[in-house]
Amino acid sequence: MKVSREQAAENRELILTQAARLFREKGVLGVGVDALTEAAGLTAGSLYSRFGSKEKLLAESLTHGHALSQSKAAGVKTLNEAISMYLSPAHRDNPGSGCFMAALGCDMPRQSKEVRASFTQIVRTNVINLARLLPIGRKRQDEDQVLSTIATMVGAMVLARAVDDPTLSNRILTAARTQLIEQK
Amino acid sequence: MKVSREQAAENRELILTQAARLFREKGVLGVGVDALTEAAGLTAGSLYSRFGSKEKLLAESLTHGHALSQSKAAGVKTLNEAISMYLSPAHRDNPGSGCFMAALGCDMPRQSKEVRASFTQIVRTNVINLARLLPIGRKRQDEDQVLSTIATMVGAMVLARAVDDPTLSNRILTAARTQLIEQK
DNA sequence: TGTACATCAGTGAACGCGCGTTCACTGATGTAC
DNA sequence: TGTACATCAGTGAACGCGCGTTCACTGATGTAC
Repeated sequence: MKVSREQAAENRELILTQAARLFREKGVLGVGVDALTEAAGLTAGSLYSRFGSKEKLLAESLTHGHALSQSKAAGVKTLNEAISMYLSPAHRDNPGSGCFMAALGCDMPRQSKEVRASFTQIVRTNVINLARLLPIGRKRQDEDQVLSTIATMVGAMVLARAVDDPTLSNRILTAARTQLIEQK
Repeated sequence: MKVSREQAAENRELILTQAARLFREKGVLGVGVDALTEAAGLTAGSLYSRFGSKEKLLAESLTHGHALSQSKAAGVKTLNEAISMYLSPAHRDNPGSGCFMAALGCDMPRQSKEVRASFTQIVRTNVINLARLLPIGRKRQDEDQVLSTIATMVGAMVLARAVDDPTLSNRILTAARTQLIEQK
């Protein structure tokens, strides 16, 4: 049945938030439309009147989730702080609320144009945000420097989550952190 | 019907090779047992008498595929050569014959004990192989250095494959290559 | 303010499909004599 | 060397299940008068 405008807006917000979490936790193919809508207290059919398809919900949840994390990132004042937060055990152990690049990067080559466009926007925004934390320099070199830094962060997080040995996992995080913080 | 010992060995080899390719191209959930066995000219049922389950085939195909790439890696004589080969457009555009860590890393947190053990072994072997290419130094520091280098390589490959803009994709590869080759 | 009714967010049952897995069976292989 | 037969790699049909999606319908909302 019809719900109030406020309720509809809340429902939309909730399904986008839950979808962003579930996709990061279980992967694009690891979560179905039943689970996605149920997490927001709705039924599967509602996804189609609201978003059109599972794939379009994915694209919107990437954009929405990234917008949310932007406000969180605004409080970070130095590059070292950003690196330390990113390469922490807390981030590794909570993919559902963490980096989209590390959680879903491997799935992107097989996604639709819209989904990949949303993802690419996330990469670009992250580059710009981190480059801002660099001591004033030349934009192009700063961004190339940051691209390499982000690659190290993402790769370290992917591997730290992937291996089954906690000691090796911690060593990966520490090695990348040391490398990135020393290098300046 | 029964086949000769030689034919059976060939079939086993073929299904492991094709599985390693298909898993890297389509992801763990993106390929089904029909596609896996059909690629080797067999029927789905045969997978179960040979390997027990899709998941056990994945574990074995990781180990088998990695063993094959070891012989290829033996010809690489310097770290810079390894880095340049890895961070090439050719590698980016051919995930099916490329690095398991970059292709399947994001899927690993959700895999069984056996699969993650196979994957972890791949990571360890890669670390040891790259550390060998370093000028003789202290083992522990060399390996930590290599862990960070591998993180950069894997992260750059994941992102270069993920973004939908070829210019940005190339820039990611180049930035990581420049960083890793300059740094020594 | 009160009533009639058009709107539309969300429901729920149904769809065809491909998934991973099981199992009774087949028939060429390769061993035993 | 020739024959009888046990072995077993692979077949193919069937299983229940959950997938993504469709659509006729519901009924509270919120507008028009």
